[in-house]
Amino acid sequence: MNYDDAKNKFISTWGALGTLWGINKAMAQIHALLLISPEPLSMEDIMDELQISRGNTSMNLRQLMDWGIVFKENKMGERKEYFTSEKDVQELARQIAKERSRRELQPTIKVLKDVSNIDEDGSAKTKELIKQTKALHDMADTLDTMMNKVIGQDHNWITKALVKLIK
Amino acid sequence: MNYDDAKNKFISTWGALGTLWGINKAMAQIHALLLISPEPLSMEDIMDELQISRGNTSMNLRQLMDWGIVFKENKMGERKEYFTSEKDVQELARQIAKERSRRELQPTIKVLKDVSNIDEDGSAKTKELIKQTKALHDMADTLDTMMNKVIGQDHNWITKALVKLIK
DNA sequence: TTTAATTTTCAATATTTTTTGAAAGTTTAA
DNA sequence: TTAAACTTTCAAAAAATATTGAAAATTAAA
Repeated sequence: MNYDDAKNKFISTWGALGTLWGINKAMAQIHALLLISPEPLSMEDIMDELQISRGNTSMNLRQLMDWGIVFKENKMGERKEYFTSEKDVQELARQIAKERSRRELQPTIKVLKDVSNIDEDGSAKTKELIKQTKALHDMADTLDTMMNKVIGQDHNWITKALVKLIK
Repeated sequence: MNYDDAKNKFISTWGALGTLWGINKAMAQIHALLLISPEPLSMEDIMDELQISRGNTSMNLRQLMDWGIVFKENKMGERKEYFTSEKDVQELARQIAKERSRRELQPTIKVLKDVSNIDEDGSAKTKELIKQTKALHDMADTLDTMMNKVIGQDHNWITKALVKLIK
């Protein structure tokens, strides 16, 4: 496989995968492109490479910056803005874990807590609702604690966590 | 909050969350409904409760069965089919982890491996592509190993893993 | 200032995904 | 067998989501 094929394969795989964790194709592809680009890229560069419109590029770059995994950079003497991705994949994973906890897990935990706290009325359906949402709440809470623990760890946390798990 | 409000809140929250991990709203809602139902439900029951069509219900029930988290059940003397969800939330999490590894993580790992194995030609862009896809490959591989480890554990793995991580 | 370069916004459009519902298929009982 | 009960399939419609592109806004140099 040559460079261009490999690059395209990586970008489209990353794009397809993105939709599976809640970010859209263009956003994931822009991220993939920046991740493997040795130099910061301008909006024009990104539009050309991925064949997407200016508006699309602008909006998705903003979202990537909101996620904290893409940054603006300025080249001296140039007006144009350039963009780079977080290049350290472990830092990337930590940032994504952090954002997903904040955006999805924590709001869900809140709903589970509210729902599991309704009044017990003795009926089988109420019992079951309370029991199951309590169980989900406990699990989600444990997961969130684990994720936050992991976010605060040093860079080799994945490897270390693995070692602990399998020993 | 009364039972009906709590139930609806849970079902719609679960439905919204579903889209974030790659299953559609109806599928997630059917699952939520079955999870809190003390009795198995028929297709009619589900259609009525969620106000969705017969075709939709049929297709999504099939997918839930493919995921291994919903099962068909037969009541003696009745022709109609009834459905239940896996009720043990830890078993549910394990089943989902297993399927996600199989459907998403493993195919991605294969692509990353192929892409990171292209010939080094000395150029900066090729170097960067190889370096980054290798790093992603290593991380994805570690995650997959962790997930598979976890799948093979006993029912309290989440708690135990947490204890190990924070000690 | 004014102007030119660049980015952002957003209504309109295109695309993708989900849902419907009726016809076709299947299963079981009579 | 036939018929009734029930489920599945799938083309068409609806809904949701993503994308475009040009006008408006912003920025910085002249």
